[in-house]
Amino acid sequence: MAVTIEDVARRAGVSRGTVSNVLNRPEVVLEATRARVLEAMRDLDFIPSQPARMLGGLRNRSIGLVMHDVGHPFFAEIARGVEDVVTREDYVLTLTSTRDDAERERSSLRLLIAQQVSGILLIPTASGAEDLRQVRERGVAAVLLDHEGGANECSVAVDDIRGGIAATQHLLGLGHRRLAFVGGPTRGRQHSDRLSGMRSALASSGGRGRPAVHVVAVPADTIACGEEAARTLLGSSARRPLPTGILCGNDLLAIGLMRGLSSAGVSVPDDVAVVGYDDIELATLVGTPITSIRQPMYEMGHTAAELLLSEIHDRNHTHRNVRFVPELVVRESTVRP
Amino acid sequence: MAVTIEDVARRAGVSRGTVSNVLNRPEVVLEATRARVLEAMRDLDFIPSQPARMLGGLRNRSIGLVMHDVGHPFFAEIARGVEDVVTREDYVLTLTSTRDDAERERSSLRLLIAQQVSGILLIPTASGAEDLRQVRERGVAAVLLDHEGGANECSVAVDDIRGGIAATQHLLGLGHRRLAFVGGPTRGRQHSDRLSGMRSALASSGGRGRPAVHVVAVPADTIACGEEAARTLLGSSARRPLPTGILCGNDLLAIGLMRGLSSAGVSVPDDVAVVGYDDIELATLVGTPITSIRQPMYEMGHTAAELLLSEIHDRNHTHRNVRFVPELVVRESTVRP
DNA sequence: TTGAAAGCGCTAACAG
DNA sequence: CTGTTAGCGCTTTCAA
Repeated sequence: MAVTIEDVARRAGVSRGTVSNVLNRPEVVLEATRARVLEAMRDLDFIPSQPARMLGGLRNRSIGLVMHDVGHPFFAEIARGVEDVVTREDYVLTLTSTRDDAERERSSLRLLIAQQVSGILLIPTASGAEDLRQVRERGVAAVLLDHEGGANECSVAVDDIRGGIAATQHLLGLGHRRLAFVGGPTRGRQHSDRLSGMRSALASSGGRGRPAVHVVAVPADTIACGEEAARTLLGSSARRPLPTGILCGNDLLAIGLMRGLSSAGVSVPDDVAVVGYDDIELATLVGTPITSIRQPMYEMGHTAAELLLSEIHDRNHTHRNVRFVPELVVRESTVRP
Repeated sequence: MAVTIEDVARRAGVSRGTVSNVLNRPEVVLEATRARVLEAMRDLDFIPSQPARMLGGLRNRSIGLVMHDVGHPFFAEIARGVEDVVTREDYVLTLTSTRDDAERERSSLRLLIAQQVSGILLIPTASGAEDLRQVRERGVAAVLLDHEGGANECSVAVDDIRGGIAATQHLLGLGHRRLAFVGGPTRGRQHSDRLSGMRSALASSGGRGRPAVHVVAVPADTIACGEEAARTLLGSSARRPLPTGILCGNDLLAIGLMRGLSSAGVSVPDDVAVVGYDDIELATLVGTPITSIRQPMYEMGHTAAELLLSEIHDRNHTHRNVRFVPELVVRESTVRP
């Protein structure tokens, strides 16, 4: 069915070995024969089989990306960054979504190993990040994404604590004192870091007896959950006064929250200031553009992919833990223009 | 480095052939030996090499998706639909972006063939859709996505002409008579079909001497281009009165257009009614929610993947050209609530 | 510089 | 039911 190296060899009147040489070490074969072989390849439209090459000892030009969900703009943008460098290097990108399920993460990793990808980029689930050791033991390069790694591995992350601090300082600076955090387990470590940042900023702001951050837990990072959080907040406002400054674990939550608040007649930013997280494009486009903590998603994907390729190719590769610094972007959800 | 079938065989005290059998035809091997082999596999954490299996005659459990850009919500959503069925069937998804470049499309296809994927889902570039024949000649199953196919192939598309008609009838029904279309070459056939639909709805609406649709060409399907289109329209409004009903080739353009118009003091929908296309989530979230033509993106991906898998597995697969009917969703960009 | 041959990890006959 | 064997398409020695 497919045309093989054998066919090319026959047509060019050489041996398989020679054809293989023009593929892999063109410099050792005589100009004239090389030309002949190349022509035969073109005539036959020969595409060498990667799987076969691998068995013959070459590395597969393919890398895997394991993430929560392509449909979420945050991950999609990371994927774009990855894809661009992978494509430039003539690699192919295989991606799998975990839906933040540790089970699926494990099986994704196995599938990728079975495919013999030469490297894996992992955005770990809340529970995950452990499984990578097994991956590495099998000789597959791996870098952690959106999660700080150890000294013996590469990783690309964003400093979520600083993000939480920046958001909080902004809110404090605007005079807000009753603060809340809307977040959930879905991207576990990230959210808890952001909350820690919030608490530490609050603590170091010097106030004594300041009330703790009111935490509204949500089951997922979605707009619907944000709306739900608004209802929760509103519902309990009889017992406890509504917070005036709210940080959300991501922009989608912020959008939902704002929608929920405004449909109950609460004005943003006049009654409540809301800060989102991620700074996806959407944050700039909604009715009241959202103040957010920008994460360099494309760059994260880009950087991680380059680290991975370096780990695959460079003999003297040294591990790096890259930590991007998030950036506060002020918009109308906290400050009236 | 990796543990092979040989290692498993040795540890279980059987031959390679037997191990292979428990992998591929477990029913032929004795319960007891099977248990022993399975145990050995578990002990060694054996993951069979897909590439090696392929050479041995099996199909690769991997399919390729070729699209314009993962970063665009329209494509991301299609990818999700694909991914869900692919994962369910224990396949792996390899994806490549073309950025709507025919060259890149061709090279993507070659890369996927080289990887020996067992099937390809192609969202063709404006120029593309031809190259699939070559793919099929190499024995790789393929289905066209977002593009109507011929009788000898499977395809999943949406009826863009009807979409254009629906949008236009809506605008006409609201009393708009000066109509415009903002669209571009980026997704060539789609946009021109939508425009055709617009013209045909206009023609069959019975009016005589009705002015033609004013077409504003844009170079890409982006928010920025939409804003640019607004400027163009506004700039020429001295010579030619502003249209009162505008259909955009996609939602991103509509968002940009509306932004451009409103920053020039033109009110949507009071002065101009705007209809978008695709109905991405974003369309519902912007300041003035956008009336749009909904395309079932997730379902498209889902359906296409199932057709592809059927083509791969079912001996008596028959080709199908699925054509979804788009649906008008009315929101505030055309009708004040 | 080129050809011949061995082998990569696995599957699929075919004997036994 | 299980072991043996011959490939799958390619790379990589090693001789010639």
